[in-house]
Amino acid sequence: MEKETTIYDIARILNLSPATISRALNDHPAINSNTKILISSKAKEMGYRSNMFASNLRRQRTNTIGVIVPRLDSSFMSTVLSGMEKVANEANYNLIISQSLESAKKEIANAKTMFNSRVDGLLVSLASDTDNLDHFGTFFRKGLPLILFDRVLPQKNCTSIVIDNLKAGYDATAHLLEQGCRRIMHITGNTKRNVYADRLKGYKLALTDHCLPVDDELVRMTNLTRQDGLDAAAHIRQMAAPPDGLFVASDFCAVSCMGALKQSGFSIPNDIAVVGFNNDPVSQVIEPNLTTIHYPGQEMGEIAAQSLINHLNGLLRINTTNTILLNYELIVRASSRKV
Amino acid sequence: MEKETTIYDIARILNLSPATISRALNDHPAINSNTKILISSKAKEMGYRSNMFASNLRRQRTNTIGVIVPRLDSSFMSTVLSGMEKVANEANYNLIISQSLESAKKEIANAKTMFNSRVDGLLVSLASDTDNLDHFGTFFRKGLPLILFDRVLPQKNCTSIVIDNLKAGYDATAHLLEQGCRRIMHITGNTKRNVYADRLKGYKLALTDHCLPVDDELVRMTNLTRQDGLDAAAHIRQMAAPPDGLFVASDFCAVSCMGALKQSGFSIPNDIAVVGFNNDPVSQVIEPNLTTIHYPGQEMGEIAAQSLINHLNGLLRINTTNTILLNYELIVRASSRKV
DNA sequence: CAGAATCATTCAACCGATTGCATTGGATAA
DNA sequence: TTATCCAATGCAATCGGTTGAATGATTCTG
Repeated sequence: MEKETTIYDIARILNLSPATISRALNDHPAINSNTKILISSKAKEMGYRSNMFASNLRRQRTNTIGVIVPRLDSSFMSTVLSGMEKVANEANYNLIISQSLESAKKEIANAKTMFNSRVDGLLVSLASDTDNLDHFGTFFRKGLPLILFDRVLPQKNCTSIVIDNLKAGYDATAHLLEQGCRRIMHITGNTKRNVYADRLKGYKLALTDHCLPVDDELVRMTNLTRQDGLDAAAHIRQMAAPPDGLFVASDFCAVSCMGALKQSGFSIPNDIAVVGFNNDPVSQVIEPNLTTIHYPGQEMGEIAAQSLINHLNGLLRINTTNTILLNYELIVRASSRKV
Repeated sequence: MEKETTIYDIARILNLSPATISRALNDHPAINSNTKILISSKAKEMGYRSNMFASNLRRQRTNTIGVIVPRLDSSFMSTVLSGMEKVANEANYNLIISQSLESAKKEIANAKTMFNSRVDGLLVSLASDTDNLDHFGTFFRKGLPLILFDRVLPQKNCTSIVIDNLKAGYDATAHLLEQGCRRIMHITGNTKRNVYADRLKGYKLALTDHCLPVDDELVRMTNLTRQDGLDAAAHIRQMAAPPDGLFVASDFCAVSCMGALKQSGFSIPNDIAVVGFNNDPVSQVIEPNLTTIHYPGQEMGEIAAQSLINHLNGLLRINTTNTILLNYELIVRASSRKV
């Protein structure tokens, strides 16, 4: 166990005061630039590393950002996290990541843990059954910034980063209509969540715009799991008039549904054309490849982290910016392309 | 911005000294149990939360564990992390997670960041092209514990947590042989990594044990990406004598290969029986469902974290334990079951 | 050349919890 | 009654970096 070098060691050797060392290493304007060079080279030579704890204790901030996501094991979320990590890293922030596993209860516990870890701010994508933001009340009261991304809830003084899910849902549905579909089923998630509620609205709007009726029997609320996909397929099989188009709010669920449909003898896209959402890698594994909506996870993560950090550094007040909209893209593949 | 309650505030109100408050909250034996009850209830009432930074500064430890993994976006890794998070949480440790993206270079940078964040210990699964553990030298020199899991490299005074990949590779291959396969191809990853090298050894051993030759033309080293799966399928299509069995060291790659094979007219499992590895969710999406090796990610994460924490608490010296072997399971599904 | 302004550096008080050692007061032993 | 002991608590230094105010040195201004 070697001993750590402190600013006191450097001060002693250079015959300067610890205050000067500290200021020099933080590039404080009051320090002569030659002194700075001298100090920083000596620091490097001695293998000095700043003690975050002393620093955090004094400055009353942690340089740590908390992240709460529904789950880690989706390719979308991991690209988001990757973007956050990149930005945080460059800005010298740490990330503490936890997952709510789609449970509001666990999300509440996570929020509490984050609070006790004294994160400087929070980046959150909500669990599917979260109704309100009361569990973040401690953060609001202490003036700690909170940014919501992807799965958001309207909240004063709180930035949201999302795509236009309504428009994306509209585009997906309109695409199916253009392929000639006239009876389009929509499988979605918990409509407490904006992402699902808005996609559903878009779906309905597209139908209405094309002078088609909205049939509630064709809208299924599920948890978008593998099993939900199988159940949906089972249901379709026994329908008197099965749909000729299917818009599913998640690729993973779409894919399991497609598998079961194929097995029941449906031809895709000819009998049923399918569109998913999220551009999950499985969409390129399934045969036929799945048409889907792609949106930039990496970028969403980067922007979320950067906004929070800018706010923390006083460069941007997030309560003025309220919603940041990112672009998305409809990727047409074989599952919906009728020849 | 409310002010934080400190032990001084509690001390003042209860007319006790901060030292007593500190000891009581840490359940120190010298404090009267009634006093403890009094103090802890007052602390709760006042919304006290311990300042980790003051505590860490004084105790010279961070209660933080660093985790470096190749990538976050695999279902296996996220179950591992989930296990780690659970254990760490219960033991009052924080986790800092970073990904090497399979690059030794980024792994080196991550190790440095972890070191500067003063983690108390490190849990690592190696990038595919890491040759040595030199970048963890700073940790060894400072006596900071390091535990390797899943993708490991032999190292003195360093615990590894793995499954018996050789035996698993053997079992997968033997299963294909039992189904009647006689010409089994193996698609694997970078054999710098124990996981792939051992599975390959197991594959070869199974062939030898069944009096079959090991044909190097039937072993493909790849990066196990989607594209590698497609390439493998393209290669198989043009082989004079295509294999009748396929053992792929990763489900994701196996699945993309299967898709392409099916498209080329191969029937699975009749023409080619396929076995994957890892029990990724996609293995149950693909048709036919993929036979695979399942191993307990959650448990691996829990054991890794628990071992490290025990070591940090002086309950277990990890340099004495050297390798922990976990069980795995062959899950037989339709992709390899010949009728 | 006095006085002001500017620059570079130091002083010393923090931040909040921990901990070795000292102290207190009451019970027990001699 | 006094010495001894023990349980319970307090004192004060410490961890290492930050920062407002003070100091000293140098240059500028009229």
